[in-house]
Amino acid sequence: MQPDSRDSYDPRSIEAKWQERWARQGTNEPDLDAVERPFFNLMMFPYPSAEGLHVGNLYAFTGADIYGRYQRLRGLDVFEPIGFDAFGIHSENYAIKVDVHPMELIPRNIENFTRQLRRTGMMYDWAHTVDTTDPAYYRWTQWIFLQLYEAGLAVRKEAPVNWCPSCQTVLANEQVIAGRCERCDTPVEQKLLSQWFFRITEYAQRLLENLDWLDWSESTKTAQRNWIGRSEGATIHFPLVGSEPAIEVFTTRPDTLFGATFMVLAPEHPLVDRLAGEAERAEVEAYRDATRRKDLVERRKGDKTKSGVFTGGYARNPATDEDIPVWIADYVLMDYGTGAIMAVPAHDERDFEFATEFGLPIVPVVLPFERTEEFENLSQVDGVLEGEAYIEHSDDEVLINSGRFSGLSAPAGAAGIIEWLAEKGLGEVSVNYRLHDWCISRQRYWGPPIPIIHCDECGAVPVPEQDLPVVLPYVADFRPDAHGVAPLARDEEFYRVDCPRCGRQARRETDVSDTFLDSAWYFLRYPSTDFDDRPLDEGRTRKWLPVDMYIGGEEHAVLHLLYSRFTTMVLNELGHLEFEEPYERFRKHGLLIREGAKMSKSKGNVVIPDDYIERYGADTFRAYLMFLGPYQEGGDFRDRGIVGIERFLNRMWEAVLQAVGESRNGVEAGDIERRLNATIKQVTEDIEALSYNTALAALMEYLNAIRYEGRVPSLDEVKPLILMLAPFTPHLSEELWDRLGSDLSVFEGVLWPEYDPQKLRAEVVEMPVQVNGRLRATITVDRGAATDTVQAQALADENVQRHVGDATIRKVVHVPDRLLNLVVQG
RNA sequence: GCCGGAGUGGCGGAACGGUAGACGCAGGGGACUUAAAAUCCUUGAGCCGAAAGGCUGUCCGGGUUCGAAUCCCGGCUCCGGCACCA
Repeated sequence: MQPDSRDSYDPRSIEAKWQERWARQGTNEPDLDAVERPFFNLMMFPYPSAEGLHVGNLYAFTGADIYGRYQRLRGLDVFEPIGFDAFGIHSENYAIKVDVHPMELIPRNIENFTRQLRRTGMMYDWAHTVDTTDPAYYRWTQWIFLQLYEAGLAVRKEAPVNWCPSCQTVLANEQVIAGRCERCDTPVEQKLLSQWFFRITEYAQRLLENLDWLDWSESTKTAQRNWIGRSEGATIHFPLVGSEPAIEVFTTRPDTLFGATFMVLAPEHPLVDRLAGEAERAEVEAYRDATRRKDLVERRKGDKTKSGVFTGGYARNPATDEDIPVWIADYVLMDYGTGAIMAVPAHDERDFEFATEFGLPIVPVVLPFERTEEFENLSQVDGVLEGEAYIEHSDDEVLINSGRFSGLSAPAGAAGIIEWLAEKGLGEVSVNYRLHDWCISRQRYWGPPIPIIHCDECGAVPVPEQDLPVVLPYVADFRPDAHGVAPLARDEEFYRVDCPRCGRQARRETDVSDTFLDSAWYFLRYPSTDFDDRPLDEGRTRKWLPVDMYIGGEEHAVLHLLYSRFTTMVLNELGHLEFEEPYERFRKHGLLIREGAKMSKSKGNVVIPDDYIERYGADTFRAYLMFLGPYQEGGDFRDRGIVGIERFLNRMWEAVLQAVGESRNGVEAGDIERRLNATIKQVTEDIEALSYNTALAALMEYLNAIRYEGRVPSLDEVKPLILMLAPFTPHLSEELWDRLGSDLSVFEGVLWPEYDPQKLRAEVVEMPVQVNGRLRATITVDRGAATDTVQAQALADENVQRHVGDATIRKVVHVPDRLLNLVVQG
């Protein structure tokens, strides 16, 4: 039967029809209080750029939406919200570029994004959205700041911070990529400034430990572990010669203490002033100036030739009791460890280069065990090194030239040295983290004002909770200032305020907070958006959180995902949440590339989804995006491939209409029934594993099978296909389900098909027969046939016989129903 | 340099240690059509062969195994992240 030409698959009309119906009937808006099997399906909310929805956004969302729809078909009450991460430097820079005020620009972008998103067929609950620039939202962002402030976790301190001279603001460490600004690629400078910090380092150990039990993509966990960067070692005090404080250093190699022949401080180190001798002062100052002028790219590229100057001061090596010179050099960074090192040139590459450059002594103190025999005694120094630092570090090393510790293994030596230092009060075991406190101040306009008032009498005073939100005023000139003064500092009406504590005239904080604070808690807000008077409704929060499944890009592995874990931990500790980890499961998705290259605006190869959706329909485009590669690894977008999905869906349409026309029930026993069960099994397992490409392949195979040689499938043969396709092509499935005569939406009711394990396998199986591991024949045997039977049948095969010949069969490998391998002598 | 991940047809990609190349795209051949598009059938790693069949083949070199794309050792290349981290 030819389908009526007027009734061919027309995605445009079908999609419009179902989108309208879903919206009207509230299909995707679960009753957040009443439902019984809550499942919070989260995806990373987008930054609403002026360019509109990017195909990368759509790729991310579609993969997450499929998972949510699948859980819904399995009978869970899925809550799938979306929102807009609309504050931040990114938006602001764009506003500056096009010279439109962000307060005009951003609402327009959000409107545009909303329109685009509604067209993509996501299962969004539009009744619970979040917009970070809405005072009704950022009121609570400010509230969170105050919670941290009261808990002593938000502190103002002077610290070396990353300064972007182009964006004219400080950046968090995580926003500095290879020494450059994440946003504008300008080399970042370091400045010592007073800023607001969240003390995330206090939580470093817990953030690290919890990773052990979180069900997250392994690569994301690894990225976080590396970022937190825990190192175990010791803190050692080197007393200054002729001066009071000691220089503290952190080292992971306390076993090499006897080899520390000089020390190096970061040029910014506070002790430098005290140390610098009269003769050296001018040179030291010149070097510090030069360092200050270097940007991070220059400073961090790791030159082989080291620079530095001698301060004129000496410190005492507590192990050797020798006075060793103290230098400053820019290869020592103020923002790691204590900003000072003990230099062990024999066992550290950088120290070796430095010592070589400036003719400082190099004393080896560890040696691989097997080399000890080459040397006369354990005080040996000459000939141990071979022109470079010996930096191996294993348990098979012994200490040499280390006084009473000589002869001990490296681990025993390290332990002994630390114990000995501890007795003298000169050192202790310690742990150091690479993670820094989170700098949240931004000297910019487009963010939530930090809710603090500075009073000459009372100091920093938090804005009383009932005065929140501190509304971001409309400031016509919102551009940043060349001296790092925030735009709000130019708005007197904004900053002039009375101190809430003493009533005297005071001044508001004029910095705004980092965008990452906005996104550190947005998911917590979703279920509670209908409450104005509290950030998190207790009942809603208990019911819906923590998030059941979070799917997003790996680019946020260390930024957003770490900050939101930290925020959740703090809110848990303060009694606002009952859990300390926000996302029980996290899965990263891969990167979508374009014909082998990364998509980027500068390359001009960015795919705008609108045209494709217009031409092929959202369902086809969604399915294509999921078909082009393994979701967790990403894929290559090529226009050509879309037609494969288009044809498949057309065949699907035709098959269902034919089935409706013939109206036959039942599933044909035998091959078709077996394939149906196998398909259900595979598609179910594939979706669970986010292997969407193979799930679609399995569905295609099944459709091909039930339409073999023009066969018209039965209703019961196409029903499971419609259902299993529904997560990928929700509109099409709704339409076809409707045409089968159902009154309900595909997504209402528990409809995901089950398979019968009994029906997975056929009565006879095709079995490959190998001779000496090489395929020689394929025979048909009864399922579960015994080795003897199979072997006899195999030997009856002419080709097998030819290869076996007269040789003796030495071994028979029989994997029932899978394979037979005859090992013959020959 | 360090930490991840990956190298399979013309292309995107499939393969619990068990028939390598599922599914799809592009290509060849054919049907339908006045024609084209669409659709349908068919073919499809390379080499030899009329065929049956044989040989080679999953980045390279070794190894384990009855059997390796898959596991182990060594190397190369590409992608992503981090990087003077003491």
